[in-house]
Amino acid sequence: MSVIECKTEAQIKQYAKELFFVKGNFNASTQEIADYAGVNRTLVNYYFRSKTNLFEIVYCETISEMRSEFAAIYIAKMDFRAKIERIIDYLFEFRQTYPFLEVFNIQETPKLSNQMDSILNPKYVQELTVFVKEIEEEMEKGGIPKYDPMNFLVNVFSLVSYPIIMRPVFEKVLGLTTADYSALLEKRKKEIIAILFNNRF
Amino acid sequence: MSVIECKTEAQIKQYAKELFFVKGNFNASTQEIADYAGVNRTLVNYYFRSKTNLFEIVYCETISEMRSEFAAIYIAKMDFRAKIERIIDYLFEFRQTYPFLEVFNIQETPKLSNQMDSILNPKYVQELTVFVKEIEEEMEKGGIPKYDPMNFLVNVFSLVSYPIIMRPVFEKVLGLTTADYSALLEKRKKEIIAILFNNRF
DNA sequence: ACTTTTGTTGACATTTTTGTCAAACAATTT
DNA sequence: AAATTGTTTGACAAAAATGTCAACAAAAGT
Repeated sequence: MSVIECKTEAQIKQYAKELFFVKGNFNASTQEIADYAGVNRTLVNYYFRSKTNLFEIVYCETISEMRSEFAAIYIAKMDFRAKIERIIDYLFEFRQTYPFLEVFNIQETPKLSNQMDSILNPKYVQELTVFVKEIEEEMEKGGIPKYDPMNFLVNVFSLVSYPIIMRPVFEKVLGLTTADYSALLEKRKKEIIAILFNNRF
Repeated sequence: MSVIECKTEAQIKQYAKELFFVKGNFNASTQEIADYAGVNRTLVNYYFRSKTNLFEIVYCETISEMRSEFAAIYIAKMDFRAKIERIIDYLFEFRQTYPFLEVFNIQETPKLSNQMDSILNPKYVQELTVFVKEIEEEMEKGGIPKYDPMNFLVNVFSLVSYPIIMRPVFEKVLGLTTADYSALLEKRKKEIIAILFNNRF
């Protein structure tokens, strides 16, 4: 952060973030946000003008955090398989920290404001392009099965993210306890690797 | 439907469904719903008492539709691989019809009312149990790699659903046109099968 | 010590949304 | 054609949420 923030401002952001992306309460009123953060409601307006604005700021910061981490991994010089493992580990952790961020992504991405839009395709794309090339090379080498490298990427994200964000639904439908489901998720890490690498060890 | 519905009632439900699960406008006001359905706002209250109630009804009906289709597939007597293909086909179609249903699922499943809760675990669970057994048998036979059969199920749903519901995000991040992404999805059907069956043809 | 800036509060006005009601209207039944 | 039933409407009242403002308090600067 280049701009100095007062304690209250950071507090509001932190609790808003939690309310939105951890608890999934997107319809939280200004009052709810303020209560949750333990401050007077007017302060939300004082620091962030409007609720929408607060939302955008918190959203952009959270996304940026993730993006820069991924960008770093994408261009890191390391063994392909280790890289995939690192992506999976980080994604697991990040999704479990903010399970509702995706929900917001889905609903809002199509109607993003210009500023927010830019957060989705910064230079980041460059790092991604580099990584897609790497996937193609790995396919040539025979380390992974040959198919559209974009779809390889989509598979990684799908296999990790979906079971986490859909956790409440899966638990209900499959009739699993929280502990059961945690165990299921834990097992997945290795199983996902196996699937992606065509069960070659 | 056992209860006879008047034209207007059905109309409101249909357009509300579209507004919610196709367009993703969950915060739609009674006025918006009425406008979209082309009826007077008061009629929404007349037929459905409250907005929440309308929501629950539409949600339950949509879920039921999907559930009965899946139940049928689960217990159908057919070749295992053909069954998986049928599941994938139906899921592709259903998710693309109501891409925002999942979003609602995620947000609301934890705080469902009792009536809504029951929709999530009817006898349906029985059919599911049968199918899980079938997955285990197929693993024994060597048709698919051996791992937690629940996770096999989770993989199927993840690989199909996630790329569809996250479409707006993926298009932006990967820099693809609508046409490009449609092509990507189309290719996925076969690639998913290949992945699940360990690339054995 | 005093002035300026920054942070905080309660009260207010506005807007949005919701649900109800009685009256008007249409369709059926008697 | 009178009565009953079901449908539709506009007007109303109540509630919830948002953003602004002037007053007050605290901190920083002179």
